[in-house]
Amino acid sequence: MIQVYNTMEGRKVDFVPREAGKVAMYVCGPTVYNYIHLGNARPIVVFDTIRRYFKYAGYAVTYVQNFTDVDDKIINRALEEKSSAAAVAEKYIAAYFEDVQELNVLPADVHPRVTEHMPQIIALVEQLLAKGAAYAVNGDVYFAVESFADYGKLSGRDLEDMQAGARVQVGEQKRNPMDFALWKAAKPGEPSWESPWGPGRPGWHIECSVMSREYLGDGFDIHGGGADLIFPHHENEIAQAEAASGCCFARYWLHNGFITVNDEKMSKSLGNFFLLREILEKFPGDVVRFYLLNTHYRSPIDFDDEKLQIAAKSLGRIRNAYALLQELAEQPAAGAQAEASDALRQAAATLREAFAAAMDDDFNTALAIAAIFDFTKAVNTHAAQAEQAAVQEALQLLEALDEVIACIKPRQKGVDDELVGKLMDLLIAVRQQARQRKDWGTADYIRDALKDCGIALEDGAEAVRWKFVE
RNA sequence: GGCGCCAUAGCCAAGCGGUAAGGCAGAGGCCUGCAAAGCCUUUAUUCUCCAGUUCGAUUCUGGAUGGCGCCUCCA
Repeated sequence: MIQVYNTMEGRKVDFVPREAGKVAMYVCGPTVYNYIHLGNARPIVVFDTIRRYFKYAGYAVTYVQNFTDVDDKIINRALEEKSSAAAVAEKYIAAYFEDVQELNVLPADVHPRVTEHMPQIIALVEQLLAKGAAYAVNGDVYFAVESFADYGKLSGRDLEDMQAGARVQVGEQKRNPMDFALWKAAKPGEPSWESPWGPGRPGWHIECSVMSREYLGDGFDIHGGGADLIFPHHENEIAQAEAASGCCFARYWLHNGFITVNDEKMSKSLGNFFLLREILEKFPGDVVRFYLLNTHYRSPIDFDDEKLQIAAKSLGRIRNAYALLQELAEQPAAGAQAEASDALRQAAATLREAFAAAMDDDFNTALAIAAIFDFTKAVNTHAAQAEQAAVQEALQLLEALDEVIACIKPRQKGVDDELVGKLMDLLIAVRQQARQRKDWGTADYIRDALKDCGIALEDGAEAVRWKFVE
């Protein structure tokens, strides 16, 4: 039984899908006015991993992630770049996919965009007006929070407390300061769509209510995003959807913790953010992914280069074991021993169980990865003496788990593997001859020079191994 | 002011009622021409502090201290 921490209930609960064997997930995607930063990358990786685990656990998953492609920030960006809002959105959506592919994130089943759902958005606003949950003023339409009795149920606040807050400003046209825009009248020159209230565009929150219900229906299983979306964004999504339908919007609300820099939230307004692409210039995507998954998704993670270096080192340990298995899986075992085979099989069985138990417990990737480390030790000690079949089983397990955490298998280097392999064989043969002559100078020169090329040599007892290093 | 989260070794990080996983770094050893990789041993009588509940608490309750977040766009 998978348990998830449901923000709505404030505790871990059993996950029971709306429909047996199926999971419908919606994750709030980026507003595309800039390249994504590391903080944006966390929910993308976290929910990608959750989605992958549901698949691993046998569920059929429908995964929807939107793009907010019309918004003040995009309009401003278009002015800065002397471009159009649509072109800005297009540019950063393309960049998003480039960046996120490096993290081994699978595309969603649907990537809906706000601009492609105007009729549905307008229809929902009309419905809310008809129900008395909204009101129109001078081309704007606001949601009336007082009309929705459950307002605040996700974030655990009530209207009176919030109104006491010093930072709430009363909008001139709003009946209640907490009311929020469903539709905003267009200012001259802004992109706009025709509506019963005049030309304008949707408020930020309405899109997610509309698009999630459009593709997943009411009462879908999981709604995810960063913890900063709990209020007001997700609270407002609930208000809009449930005021209209009179029903349940999403069943489980999952929120990831923040990336911090010097223990402060990485955010655009603080200016302490690092673009994903900047980080990817220094570290491979799978290292970044591994780093993100090494902490439970609800805990904060502090960012600095050194932590990424440590992640690279740790991941390397798992990869060495993985490479060992690959190598042994292709070679018939020379002196296979029953005990070694049993030990390896036992370790694999332990890993399979421990991994599932960890992930079942609110997607505890840190614990799941620890189980993999335990397994690597067993691989390193027993695999060389194990039967080929046992080795192959171990390899298959690791590959199956990598379908979930998606960072073990090294990515293609974009080089001609066959050619490199032949050249390496040649260099290694030359070096071996030097070693037989005890010409250590030549042998070390070759090893050092290869290191500079990003290739590490390891002189094993039986064979020389080589690998790419980060 | 309201709501909420966190505090575990040099660093990172699980555990959350039964006597402290894992990684990195460090020390010693094995292996090696030297390395690298790997293996073995070792590194928290103790989980911010103070009360309480309990046979027993890092884990539960109350309080204190420190840090962070949301209430405004934010993942």
